[in-house]
Amino acid sequence: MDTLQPGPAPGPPPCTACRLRKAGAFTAVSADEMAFIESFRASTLNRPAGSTLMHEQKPGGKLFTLYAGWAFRYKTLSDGRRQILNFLLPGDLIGLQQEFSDGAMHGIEAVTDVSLCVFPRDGLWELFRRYPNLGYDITWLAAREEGMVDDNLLTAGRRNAAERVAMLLMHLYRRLERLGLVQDGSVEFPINQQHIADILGLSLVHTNKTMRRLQQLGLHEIRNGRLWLRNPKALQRLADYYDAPLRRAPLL
Amino acid sequence: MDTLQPGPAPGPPPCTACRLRKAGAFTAVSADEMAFIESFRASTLNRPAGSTLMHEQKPGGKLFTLYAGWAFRYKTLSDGRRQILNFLLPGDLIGLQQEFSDGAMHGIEAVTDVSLCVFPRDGLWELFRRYPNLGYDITWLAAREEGMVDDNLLTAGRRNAAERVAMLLMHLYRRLERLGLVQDGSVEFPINQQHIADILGLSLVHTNKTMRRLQQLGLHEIRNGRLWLRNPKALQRLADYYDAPLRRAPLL
DNA sequence: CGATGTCTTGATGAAATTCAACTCGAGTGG
DNA sequence: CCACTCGAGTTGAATTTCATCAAGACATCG
Repeated sequence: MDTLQPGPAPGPPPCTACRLRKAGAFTAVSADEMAFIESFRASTLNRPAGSTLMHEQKPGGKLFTLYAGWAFRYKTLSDGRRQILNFLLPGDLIGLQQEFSDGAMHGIEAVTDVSLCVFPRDGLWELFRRYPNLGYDITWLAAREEGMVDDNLLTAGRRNAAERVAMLLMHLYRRLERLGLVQDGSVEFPINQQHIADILGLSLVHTNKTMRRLQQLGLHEIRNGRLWLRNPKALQRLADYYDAPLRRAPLL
Repeated sequence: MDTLQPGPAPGPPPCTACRLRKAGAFTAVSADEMAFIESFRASTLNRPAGSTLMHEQKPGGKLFTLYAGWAFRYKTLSDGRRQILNFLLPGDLIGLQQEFSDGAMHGIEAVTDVSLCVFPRDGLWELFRRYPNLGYDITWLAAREEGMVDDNLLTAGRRNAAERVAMLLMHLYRRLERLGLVQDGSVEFPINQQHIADILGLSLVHTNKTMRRLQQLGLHEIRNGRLWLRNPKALQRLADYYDAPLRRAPLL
């Protein structure tokens, strides 16, 4: 039902005016490459919060760059149990694996209203051929995303509930910080406790109790859709989180 | 201590005589590309079971293709809890993420004696430039590995102990089958219960009890380092595993 | 104002961890 | 050749963590 109608907000501007590139979180590209990316971009698109950007079963689908908003990749078991694999933030490339991977697919859903840059999947090969740098960049992005899933697997497999929550808060805060999205010591935080339970591999109730406890201990605060890290040191210690400074990422 | 001495067994042969390519599990390459891969390959290497192929902390490291044997990628928390991220089987490319990903690294350890084809990491860029197909292939491999980690995250996050074991057995059996390594209805199975606990996110004791139960129910049998799936249907149902036929993978 | 979504809390039970032994075979050194 | 150790697998019991069930609070929204 939410598959066709255009979204409400204004879409991304031309690449040369890209808000993301100006923010300094991404690597520079040559004028040549920039022109190619602009021409490679088939269209732009806005989709409302909650819509499915990519279906878990159907292959194909487009290739996107998330320009604004939050989304997540997920998998579900046939009885409905859902695991979120990772969150997608502005600048992330979406839908690359659908092209390649064996086995079952994953779905992608928008958390907030999102705007997207759309690329034709069958142009990917031409991109590799004509602009090897960009091909290299795409591999970079794929490897980085795998690194994030690696971290989430360590979290789900080996950390207890409090450690998991602490890890997630640190991780998201740092990523948003890298994107320049910290304002007045807090970041926008549009996900609810069900999302958090689903990425951490916990039940909703247990997630709630754990977060309540951490908040009451003064480690963090979530209010009005924003997140404050009230005691980042303690969160970091609890999560056993190590702050490798995030590098600039490529941006398609 | 196990960093320098050469291993015992004979290493991989020239690429033109590669045992893996002949097995039919991998995509064909042109004579041109084959020659490049051969020249790109800096050396071959054998390492004994249990040795560390890549350190969890140190960056750098080489790029390998696993030619024979089993290995695994892992991460550990500072108090020693270990999570295996995925198992590496012949044909898998090793060490790609070290080049790219932010954040903490992962380690790689050999389960059995292994033999490896070694590629210089700084030649990767030239590969992308001169042979875009191969660059594309590398992205393919990265995306496929991410898909495997995705599956493992779903397993660790949402399946119970019995389902996790069933999933792992199906998954590994199918991969080995794809490589043509099934003999007399069984496959070599060199990992121990600690490895299994470490990839499934379970304790050793609980893993043992769960596997014992499944074995006694006649679902599988592990004996003398080999694995039989005695009731694949039941395992598949238990794991909620869907058998997307594995495609041919690229091979570097 | 009723309906809905999200957050919250307590009670109960199931699942998994931890602790502690014990078995069995494969070395290994006296 | 025989203790002895060591790694891997096995098992029972006690304990902890987490899931499930049930219900209520609160805000938003048509």
